[in-house]
Amino acid sequence: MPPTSRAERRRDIERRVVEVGRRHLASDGAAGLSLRAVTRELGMVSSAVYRYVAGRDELLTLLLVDAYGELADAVDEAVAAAADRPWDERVVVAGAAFRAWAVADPASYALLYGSPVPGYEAPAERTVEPGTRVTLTLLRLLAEGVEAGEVTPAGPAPVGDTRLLADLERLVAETGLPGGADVMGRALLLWATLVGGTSLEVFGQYGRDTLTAPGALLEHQLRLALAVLRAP
Amino acid sequence: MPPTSRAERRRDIERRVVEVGRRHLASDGAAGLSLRAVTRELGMVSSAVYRYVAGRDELLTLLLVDAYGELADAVDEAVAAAADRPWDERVVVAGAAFRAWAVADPASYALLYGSPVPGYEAPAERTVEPGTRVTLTLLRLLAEGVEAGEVTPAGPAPVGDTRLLADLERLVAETGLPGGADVMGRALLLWATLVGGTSLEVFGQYGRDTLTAPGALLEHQLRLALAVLRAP
DNA sequence: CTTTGTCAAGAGCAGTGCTCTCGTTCATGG
DNA sequence: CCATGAACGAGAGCACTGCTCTTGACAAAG
Repeated sequence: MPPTSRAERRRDIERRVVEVGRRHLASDGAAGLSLRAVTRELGMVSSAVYRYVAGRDELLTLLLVDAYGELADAVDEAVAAAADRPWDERVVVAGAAFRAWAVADPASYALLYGSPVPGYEAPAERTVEPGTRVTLTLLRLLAEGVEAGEVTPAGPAPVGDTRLLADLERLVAETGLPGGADVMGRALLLWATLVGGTSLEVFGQYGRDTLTAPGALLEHQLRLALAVLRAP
Repeated sequence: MPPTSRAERRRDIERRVVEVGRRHLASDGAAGLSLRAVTRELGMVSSAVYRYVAGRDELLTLLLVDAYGELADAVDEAVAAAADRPWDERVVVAGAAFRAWAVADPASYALLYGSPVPGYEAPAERTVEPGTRVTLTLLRLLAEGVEAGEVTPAGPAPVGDTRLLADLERLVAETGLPGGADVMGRALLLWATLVGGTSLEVFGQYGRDTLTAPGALLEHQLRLALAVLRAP
């Protein structure tokens, strides 16, 4: 009996493919991720990797799911570590963790919230659930704010469009957010602010040397968006 | 004397390279843009295109500058067409035009505000100026609001971090925005909301069928951000 | 008219994703 | 316990990419 069974070896190699792939993704970006290069580093010939991964797209999907999970873990961990602080400060903590993860691994962040890789469609059944974990965490924090009476039922700008109202009400029903469509509209402001501010920084749109404290800027933007949730 | 001189032919081909490149970019995305495919469509052999374009990166730069210009033109045009409306509604008009351009040409939008193409660094001297046109337009509208006394000097969340305060004050000095660092901080909320909301929609992060009126959502988000600029 | 420089074409290099075949090795069912 | 079938790694090969270099034809300028 060999020390490592066939099934064990297979699992081990599958794990290493993803691990090397993640390192290459971090250094070369999604478009530069080469299946051949990953295979070379594993000491195999180029065709052998197809025994473990259906193709480049599947490796990208694995890395995508991985990244969603890591990001959500980082956010949830930060929120849990601040459990004694009020809901709105925990939203800022969550956003700061979101940004910190993105800054630490820009290529993975780009895979999640940047331009979709052309010709590659993430399979919904494997990516939707891990992709919504962060938003669920944020919504849970907002729910605390609603139940504490600190989130106003109506914000400073009414939801005018009737179709938008229907969209928001459907989202409220789907997510179980306590509070109406107006609260959901302001929650989406928070979400857009978080993703927008992070993307602007990580993708270099603020300019090279214009900001010395980008983290503080994002927190400020989040506090402003939170003020809208507390304002009449 | 031939009907078309050598210089004329050259300019014509240079123009057509960019034109075909833009079409390929729109259909295949930045990563799928193939210089060989463009050259084929022009009826030339693959190596001939290097007489007109230094390489793939330069074609991407040309398309990038082009896209920045088109986007800024679309925004400026929409703002000019609403010259009779108040400054804050013109901000919404500008944002809606921004989004409409992005939805109409997602690949170009991704080139501007999505993940940076790995290994490709946009040459600053050719991209910074066209890239800041949209932000300058928005800042001009905000300046109107400040001078009309409708933008409050201090918003609902103070700028706490001192380094952030210095960053914002430098930006105020560089852009000549009437109003202090606090106004600039809220202006960056607006900018992050616009880019974030547009990216979330264009990059498919809202989910496939969750929104029937995405344009209305972005306008709502912008109105909420504008409320922060008018709020104490 | 001659020289100079531009041009398109072609061959070629190194790299990519992916497919197929071919012996070998392992696991398991008779 | 051993034979059969599945899994495996290696290699060759196809079509594609960006890019370089050389070659011969042509136009523009002296």
